[in-house]
Amino acid sequence: MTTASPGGPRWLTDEEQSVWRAYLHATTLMEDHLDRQLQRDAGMPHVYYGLLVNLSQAPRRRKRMTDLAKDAKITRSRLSHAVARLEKNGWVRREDCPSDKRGQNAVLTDEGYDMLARSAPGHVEAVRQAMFARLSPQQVQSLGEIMQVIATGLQPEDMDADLPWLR
Amino acid sequence: MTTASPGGPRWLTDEEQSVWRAYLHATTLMEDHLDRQLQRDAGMPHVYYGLLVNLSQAPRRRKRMTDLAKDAKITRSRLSHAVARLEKNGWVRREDCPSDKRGQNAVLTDEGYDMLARSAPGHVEAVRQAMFARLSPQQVQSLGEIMQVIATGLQPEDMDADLPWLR
DNA sequence: TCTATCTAGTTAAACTTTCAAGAAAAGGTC
DNA sequence: GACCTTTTCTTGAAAGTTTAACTAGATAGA
Repeated sequence: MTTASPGGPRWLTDEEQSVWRAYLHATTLMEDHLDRQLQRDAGMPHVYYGLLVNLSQAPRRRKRMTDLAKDAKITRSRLSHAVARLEKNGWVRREDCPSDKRGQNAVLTDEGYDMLARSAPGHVEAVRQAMFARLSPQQVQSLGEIMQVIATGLQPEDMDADLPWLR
Repeated sequence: MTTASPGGPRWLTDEEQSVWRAYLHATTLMEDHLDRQLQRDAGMPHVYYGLLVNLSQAPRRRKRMTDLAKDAKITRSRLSHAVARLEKNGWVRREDCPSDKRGQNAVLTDEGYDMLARSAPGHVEAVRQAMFARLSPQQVQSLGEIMQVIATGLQPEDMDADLPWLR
């Protein structure tokens, strides 16, 4: 089943199929693992934690909703719901954007920052044990390059810039 | 910030942080991409599609619920909901297990099989374009090894078998 | 047998995500 | 300015997931 009939659908080689299965397997286990770890230790899913981390690294610990959504690779709708939830927890608050009356800033509160400071070490340790402790330096480097290539290929933004046939 | 103070929390090196960001970025983009592709072309999310594929490869195109859940790495509860939905679509049906009166088999119907046959080429093509078309043979091999290592490390089952210090 | 325990699968409720629709402000064009 | 389009963000409903509780049947031990 490795070679496709000419004109028919092209299937993956046996090696590609095996790599694809390993990829799906590993990524779902990883996401489950981190979701549980953070739900247990920080009371929120991984995506929400990522939002707080993102805010914590932004200037003045705040960011426009649209920018945050873009950086975190989620829809604005999803972000609206997420921020509403995090606001209830007291970890984020909204403030009006001075320059654009449509705009909102999501702001990481002190409580949010403290929570992050408390749970970060455990989360980093979980990531290390699940990934970096098991890979050689060469593998780490290789993984970085591979993920970079895949991400670049899937970037939705500014497709035009790479589509000469549309110019 | 690369080196940690002894006794304090160990952080990731700059390279590890960058690799981790690339990993998160690429895997979320990939999952979003495939979810949309399959929602559009097959009318279901990626996980549900994976269940049908799994059934299609099982002997007699059927599998015990618990086994299917284990193989697909999802909870039994999630599978119950998923099968209920796929049953409504006519792609799967349940049948009582003859040997164990508690048991249920999930069975891929002919309609389900046809649907799979129709949508598989497009899905394979999406996977190829997103991943294999962009990686060198060395990178594909490397990715396979890396994902294998990560998955093995996160395997929940039979941890005892690999824990000499518990013996 | 009788009983306790475990396993298979489902269900209800709470929560998260997606999708489509909509309000409000900004930007451009005449 | 008037008009049209775009951008920003929110909302409500539908779909999917999680957690804990629950039923029914299997299993093992006294």
